[in-house]
Amino acid sequence: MVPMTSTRRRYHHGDLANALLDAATEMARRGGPGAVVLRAAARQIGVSATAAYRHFATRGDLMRVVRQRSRAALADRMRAEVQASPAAPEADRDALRRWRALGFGYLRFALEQPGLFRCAFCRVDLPGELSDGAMAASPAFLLLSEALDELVECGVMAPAHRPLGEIVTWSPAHGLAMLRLAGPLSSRGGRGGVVGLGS
Amino acid sequence: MVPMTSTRRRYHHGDLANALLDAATEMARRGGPGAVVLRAAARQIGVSATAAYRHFATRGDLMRVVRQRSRAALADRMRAEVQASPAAPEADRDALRRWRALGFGYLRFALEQPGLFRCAFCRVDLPGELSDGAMAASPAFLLLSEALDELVECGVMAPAHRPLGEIVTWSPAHGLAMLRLAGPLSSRGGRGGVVGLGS
DNA sequence: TGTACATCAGTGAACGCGCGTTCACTGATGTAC
DNA sequence: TGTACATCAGTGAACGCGCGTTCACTGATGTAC
Repeated sequence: MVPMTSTRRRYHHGDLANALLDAATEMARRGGPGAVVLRAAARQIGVSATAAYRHFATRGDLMRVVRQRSRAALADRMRAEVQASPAAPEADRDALRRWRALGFGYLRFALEQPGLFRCAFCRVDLPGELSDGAMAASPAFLLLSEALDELVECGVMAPAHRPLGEIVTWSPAHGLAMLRLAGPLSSRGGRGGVVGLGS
Repeated sequence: MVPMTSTRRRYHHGDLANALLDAATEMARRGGPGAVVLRAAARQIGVSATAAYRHFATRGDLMRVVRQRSRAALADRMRAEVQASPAAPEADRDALRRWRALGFGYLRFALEQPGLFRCAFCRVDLPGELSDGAMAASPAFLLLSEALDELVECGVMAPAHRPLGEIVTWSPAHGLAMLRLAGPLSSRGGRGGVVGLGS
């Protein structure tokens, strides 16, 4: 690691990979997956575009890490919402509360960080839009799965309903997020609030 | 209108605007909004790219019509699903049936025509992804609204629930479509079927 | 029925853009002796 | 502690690509007289 003693530009950056990721993530935050431009990221850091290729074999590799970061940020937001909501004394009500909080966190992230939200679900290979599967490994998915398991354990959810739990609960949240975010219904109701869900 | 008597290329195409739209729609069908390329459409028809500008001031104008067509196709699919499902004798059950059929049609369209589905909700100005509002004017939205009104009239839905009806019913359908279509859960279950919803 | 001419719908060449990526290279770093 | 040298992490110029769009133009059409 190079000491940060001088403000003069050094030949070696020291942590270019992370600097590129930060720049790329910022672009993603502002404009979604399509806004992530390798050359622009390098330019912004003050480094030649070629230098990026020391750290990422291709733009796709860069995007993949941005997507991973977006997914992590989404999961963080969901966890934060759970932390922020007051615990209930009864186990079953508390499991329900955590499950609900995850949903709110999901929606809030979609509204607060639309660019990253879209990145979290973008596909990186085809220049298209929405992602290839394999999201089951996403932290958000795991959080949801755990919450659903707890609902079953506490007797709130019938075990027979468990198998489709992720789909049944994720779909409305995702749909609402998309529609509110940038979709058909985005002109209805005010900005920022999660319409029709209280809170 | 020019008669189509000769197979030789004529200087005037006769219906270039529609030919361009057909080509653009086919591109959209295969690759979503990003796959619509004005030059390629002209090339495919065998006409100079410049000729397109006689009919569309800009690529955005072309895209807007493609989006409109996509939305119309979506609404057609929903209507077809209603037509295809057997009517119920009781008015209330029949209203419910029509409402459900609209949802199935929506999902089926998303699975059968993912490219057009994405176009139906794409934004055309920013080269981004999801659409600007104003979808309330979309035929699909009107179909849904009517179906909900009927549910209220038949006493199936409480009038108090009506105001959020579109959001509450559209969200899960849209979310499920997105997740199944190209999203997090697309690897679960088989292709083509609408998982967990019978039929 | 013929003809002049405005208008419409094409043409081909070119521009400028920004991208991802490759090339041959050079400056800085750190390790073996 | 000094030095040789392999390796790492940068450089700048360039390539090829395909796009949307504009320019000055020309061929075809249809209408007024």
